[in-house]
Amino acid sequence: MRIGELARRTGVSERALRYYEEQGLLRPERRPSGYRVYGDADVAAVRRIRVLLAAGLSTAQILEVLPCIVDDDGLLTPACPELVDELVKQRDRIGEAISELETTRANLNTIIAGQRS
Amino acid sequence: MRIGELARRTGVSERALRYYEEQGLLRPERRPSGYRVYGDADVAAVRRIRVLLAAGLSTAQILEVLPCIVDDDGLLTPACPELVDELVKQRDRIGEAISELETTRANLNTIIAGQRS
DNA sequence: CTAAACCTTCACGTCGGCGTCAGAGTCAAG
DNA sequence: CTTGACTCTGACGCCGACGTGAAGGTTTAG
Repeated sequence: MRIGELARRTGVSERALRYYEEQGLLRPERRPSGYRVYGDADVAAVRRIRVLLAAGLSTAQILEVLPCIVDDDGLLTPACPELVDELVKQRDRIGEAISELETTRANLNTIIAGQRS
Repeated sequence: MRIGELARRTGVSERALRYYEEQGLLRPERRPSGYRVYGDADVAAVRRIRVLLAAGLSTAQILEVLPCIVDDDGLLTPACPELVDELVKQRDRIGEAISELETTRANLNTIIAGQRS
């Protein structure tokens, strides 16, 4: 299929699909005209990318971890121990971000309440 | 005092102080030479700005709410009801951001565990 | 054959709170 | 007077995942 159909089937914009290729996350074939040609497997590949992006990974990180991911019927499974380490670090970073936001929210509540400590 | 001293007394960079002025958050006097001259009150003003930035407000939002803030000995208190509304909205936005991050973290945990649903 | 879809490669714009030069003027102390 | 610390105004850089044209080829239905 060409880029338009992949975009429709994944709900991801054509621009994003070209961007993923630019970042090395997708490697579609090319027709003589230059048109990108994707296989059915790329639909799942795009899903994997989106899941990892939604997990807060950058495209560079995804590029590293993609070869270590097993797509077991829609369920992503890590196949390398160092990948697990990376994901754990990422999870911890997210945890820190959550803590910061909770602190921020508490500060806001203090201001809203306008009460003395 | 001039900008260097204010920077030292607040721990905020000179660049940031100039930026705050650019955004209308500070209005220091000027010497004929163009040097900015700040008063003692500006130390507290910068503290207010930092607290609000840390609360996730943009400089544009801070510009709106600053006139409504009473600085009661380091404790910020809202003086206008519409400001309270604004702060509540901001708090809710932060709550949503926290929820999203928690979802993200849960997704990551699912991948890390690599277990079937 | 023609026109509408569809596709291509640039390449700049976005958002925000600054960091970081560059080039030049100001001021206080010795 | 001179030196060196201090300050000024631009103005580009950053981070990241794309959005959004522009200008032009390709494919396909009718």
